[in-house]
Amino acid sequence: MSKPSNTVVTIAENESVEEEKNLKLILDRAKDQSKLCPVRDVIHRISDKWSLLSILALGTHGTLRFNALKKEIGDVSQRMLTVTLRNLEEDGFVSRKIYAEVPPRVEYQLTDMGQGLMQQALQLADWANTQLPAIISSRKKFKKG
Amino acid sequence: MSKPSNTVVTIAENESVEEEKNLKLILDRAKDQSKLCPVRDVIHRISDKWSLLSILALGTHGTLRFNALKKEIGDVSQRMLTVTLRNLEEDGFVSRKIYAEVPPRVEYQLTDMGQGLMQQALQLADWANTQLPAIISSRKKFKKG
DNA sequence: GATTTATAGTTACTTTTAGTAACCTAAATC
DNA sequence: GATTTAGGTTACTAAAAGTAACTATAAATC
Repeated sequence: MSKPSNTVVTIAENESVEEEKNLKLILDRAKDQSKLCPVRDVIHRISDKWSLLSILALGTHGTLRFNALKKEIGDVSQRMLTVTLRNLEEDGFVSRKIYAEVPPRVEYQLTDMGQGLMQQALQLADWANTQLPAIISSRKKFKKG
Repeated sequence: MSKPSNTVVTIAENESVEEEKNLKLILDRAKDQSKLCPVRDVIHRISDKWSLLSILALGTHGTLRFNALKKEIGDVSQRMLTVTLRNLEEDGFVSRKIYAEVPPRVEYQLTDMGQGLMQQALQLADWANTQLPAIISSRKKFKKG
């Protein structure tokens, strides 16, 4: 695809720029289509660093205020917890109840759908727990070999 | 850890530097402890953009060569697929079989443990499929309100 | 015999995302 | 009147992901 840089710019070259633009459009469209795949959509949304952990924390503790949740998870930053909770709220997994008090009080809770997601997360977590020894020994082997 | 360069270094300043170091050690230790949590460990490892999708693709197709897997996933870059597969191999979810041929041939397959992970991923995917309409409508509501 | 093709990478670079530190609000307490 | 509190936001830095170009090598093609 790379052109020799010291050639005269011709009409043909301008046309190839047009072609490149068209190709980019087609690729972008293809990308959007693949994004419509439901599995991919949801997996990408909850496959970030904090979503499942937040869901698990809320699920096991019921209602939690922001800082309590933050403390529960431990090493999440304030900003990332805010971002994560907004996303989970947007998707309908978490409900957010604001009390008009000072200092502010905001309570987070799983919705019914959030409870469903937690069931899934719990199964994953259970399975992770049972497999961890095997995973750790596999990691050690990999580093040696 | 940078010191102001144009101040006189006093004993008091050295002490505060020491304190900072100690605090950092404590924080690092706390972080490591939280990282020992098995659920967190495994979830963080597979909660990247391509791990679950790779597992699902390998699970539904059996053995796949690198480019076939890449094509199957669609919009993953070569580099990220390599990185993802190395991680999955390291954790013992995926096996990698190299044939000494030219052009090179490398076959990827789920291990038994990988199949277990796929079961989990499948359940998550199934659930995601059933919930998607509710999720999408929740997103629309969120944008409006 | 030079050129092209194929596959599974790696390397260097750019862009996007996550994480950190400092700040804001406004009533209650010391 | 300075400090504490809870739940943020903003501006900045570090890390992760993505892109483009390159590698190796034998067989097939011109």
